[in-house]
Amino acid sequence: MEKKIKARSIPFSKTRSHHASETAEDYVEAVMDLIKEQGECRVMNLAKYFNVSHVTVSRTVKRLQDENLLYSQPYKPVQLTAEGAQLAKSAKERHKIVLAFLIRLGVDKTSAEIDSEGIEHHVSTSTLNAMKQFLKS
Amino acid sequence: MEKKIKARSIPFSKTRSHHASETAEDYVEAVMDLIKEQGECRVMNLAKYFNVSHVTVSRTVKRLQDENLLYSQPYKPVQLTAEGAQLAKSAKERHKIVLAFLIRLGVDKTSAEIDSEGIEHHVSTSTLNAMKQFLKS
DNA sequence: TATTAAATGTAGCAATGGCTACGGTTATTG
DNA sequence: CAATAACCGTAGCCATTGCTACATTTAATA
Repeated sequence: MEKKIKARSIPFSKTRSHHASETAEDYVEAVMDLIKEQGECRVMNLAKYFNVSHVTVSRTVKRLQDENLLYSQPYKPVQLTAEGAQLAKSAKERHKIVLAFLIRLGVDKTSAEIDSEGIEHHVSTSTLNAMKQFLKS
Repeated sequence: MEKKIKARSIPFSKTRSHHASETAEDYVEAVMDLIKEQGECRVMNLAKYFNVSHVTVSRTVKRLQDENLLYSQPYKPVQLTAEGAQLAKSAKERHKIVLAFLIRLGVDKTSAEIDSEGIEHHVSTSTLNAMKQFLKS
């Protein structure tokens, strides 16, 4: 009579570490954007961008520096490492596709911008390809 | 010369609390599923479902009980409150739409199931409506 | 240049979500 | 019914991401 329980290990695998990866992608993407828009990226820029305190940013930047994604010295701008730039590039690419896809689907620009920020971290290659295909049609 | 930084307060608003809400939705949805499939929902069922230890489940159930979404007594099954059942119902509805949408888009079933779990928490009413519209066409 | 303002860092607290280890309850079964 | 297994709770650890308060460094300006 015992029924098996399907483990959702893949979709839910280790929520905490997954969230940390999302943060990493958000940060490198933001750093790339801010450098492009402002010439450099300061801790305060990121704090305003994410609407959090500079303390939160400072600590996260330190973590991402340990992970070889960002580089910074005390009181200096935040920079991308080669690895960070690579991650930012692919995250940005995925983000752009999701955003374009939502708009093409008929979602208003504001909602599309908000939703794409959240959705981009949960889009597999398979789904991304389907979105690309839809955009081509 | 100073350029304004667009605050991404809406998409990124308070990541931590947003994650807590996602967890709440995942849990009530899982409890509803497991009750339907097994007759009752035990802590161990949720642990297997989410692939985490029973300790993590136990603590989260306690939190959601404080938030009036779940109800349970020591060593007893986990139940949904009226509020929890309502949240589960709407989460499940959204989930079903996102899943159907992805499949309709051409995503393989496995990827669609995985991605829909993550995407469902980031879909606004506007995007959900666009998905519904697409499914009707 | 001296003062003030802005930016950044550090200390330390809370909430959330992982874990192991251990102990108590409940159910199963020999 | 006694022993074992399964389930569940508690204690206590860590990591991540929020915060305020305070110290320090850098930049702007009087």
